[in-house]
Amino acid sequence: MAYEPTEHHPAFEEYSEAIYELAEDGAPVIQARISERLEVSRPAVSEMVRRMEREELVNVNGDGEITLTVDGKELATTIVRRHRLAERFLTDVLGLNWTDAHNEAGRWEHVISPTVETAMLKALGEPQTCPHGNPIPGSGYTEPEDAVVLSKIDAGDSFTVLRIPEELEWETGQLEFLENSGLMPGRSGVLLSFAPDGTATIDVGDTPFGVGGPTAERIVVTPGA
Amino acid sequence: MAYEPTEHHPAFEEYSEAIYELAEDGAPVIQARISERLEVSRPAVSEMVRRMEREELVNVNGDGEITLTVDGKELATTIVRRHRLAERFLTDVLGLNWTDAHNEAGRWEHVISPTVETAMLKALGEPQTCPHGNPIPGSGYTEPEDAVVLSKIDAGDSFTVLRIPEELEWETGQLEFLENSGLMPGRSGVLLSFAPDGTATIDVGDTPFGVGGPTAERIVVTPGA
DNA sequence: TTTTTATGTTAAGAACACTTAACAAACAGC
DNA sequence: GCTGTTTGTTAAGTGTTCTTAACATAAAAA
Repeated sequence: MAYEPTEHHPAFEEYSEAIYELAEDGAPVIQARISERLEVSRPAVSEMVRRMEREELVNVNGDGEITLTVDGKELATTIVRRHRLAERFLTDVLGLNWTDAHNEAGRWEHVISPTVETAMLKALGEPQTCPHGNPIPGSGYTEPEDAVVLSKIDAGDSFTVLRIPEELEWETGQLEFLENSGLMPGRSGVLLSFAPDGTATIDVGDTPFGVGGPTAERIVVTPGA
Repeated sequence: MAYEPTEHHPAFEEYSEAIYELAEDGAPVIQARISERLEVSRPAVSEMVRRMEREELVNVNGDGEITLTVDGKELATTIVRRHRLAERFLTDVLGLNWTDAHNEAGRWEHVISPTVETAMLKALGEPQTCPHGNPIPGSGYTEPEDAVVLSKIDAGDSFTVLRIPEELEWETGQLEFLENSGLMPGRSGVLLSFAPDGTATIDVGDTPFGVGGPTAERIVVTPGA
């Protein structure tokens, strides 16, 4: 008992992680985005950002853009690493589905100790990504040079799924849909067609299905089978 | 993110667990004991007990003795079950030592979901006790009828370790000492002698060593090898 | 019997993380 | 140029859990 996830307050971990992942997804890192991602009010974010600035975890530039300091990045990568490692563990060792693993990891990331982290890494054989393909910080993973988003593939061309960015994991039902559809890292498929509204129809083995434009613009793949 | 370990406040889980384990150890369940176990001030306990009474998780009788209600017991057994299951998992699957597993489980117990609980139980083959021999609530474990505390064994007689009660797990260094000494559930040994102050000298395989009177009065064993 | 110890309570206050309401400034669309 | 949206902030307040200080009472020890 007696919590001590790290030396930091739990909320700092959550905010650092959100900031890290927004940047990773290429989204502008401003308070409004954090507010949406964490589902807290804008004033709450405003206050937390001020406190994190005071604790030298973040910097805010003139345009309101938030960046992690060295300390902030260290905290963030620790939490993201534990989150993705936990997801890997929960799916590979305990057999959870993507959705359950994602939710569980969202809590586990705050309670995993360095000892357990090491033990999990070893038990899993030093994985480099989470089940959705996102890199585990510190694992040495490097994205293939030809990585592109699904929407950049030409109709008729084949592709191999690389990763489902964190951003999509937050949309309710999204992970469940993608997992059940078989759209998972490593799987190859063919982009059958594009609708005028950007919806892509793809075939990754079973029945072809459509993914909306915004989703297709985020899923990262490599061209070819 | 967004914590929701159960539907209860985290502190209620901690207090319920402490109350359950104090009763399990045969200690009087009063505020002062909870205060020591959780290392919080007496006023804090006073207030929490009042709140838990209002929420119908506990009852307090005229002598100040605290008992769990049906709801309180359900919450407590859930947390204790998750704690002991986590300990089992951390030692058996991830190879942690007793001390690390105990500390880690103290945090894990608040974040494990029913799904993970089920998966862990299955992965471990429905264990009935934690690594220290304490029963996992709901596992159907029943203590052998001839179970006695170590101090009740006669000098010269052999015994088999059954369990190290939760109370001892809280004394700093105790778990590490017992594990390193080889005094663990299932191990047989011989009680070599008693010192006037109650210290018992025992042999469980390696070098004989002494355990203090209060400790010997708590470790549960069965007579015979 | 007096004194000490153990126990519980009241009171006041603090840290943390959140809320809603109200407002100001910047920006985009028309 | 006005309008509506997006964004950030201030202000006031809430719930949770903790703290110390001070006090009352009951039980144990002297």
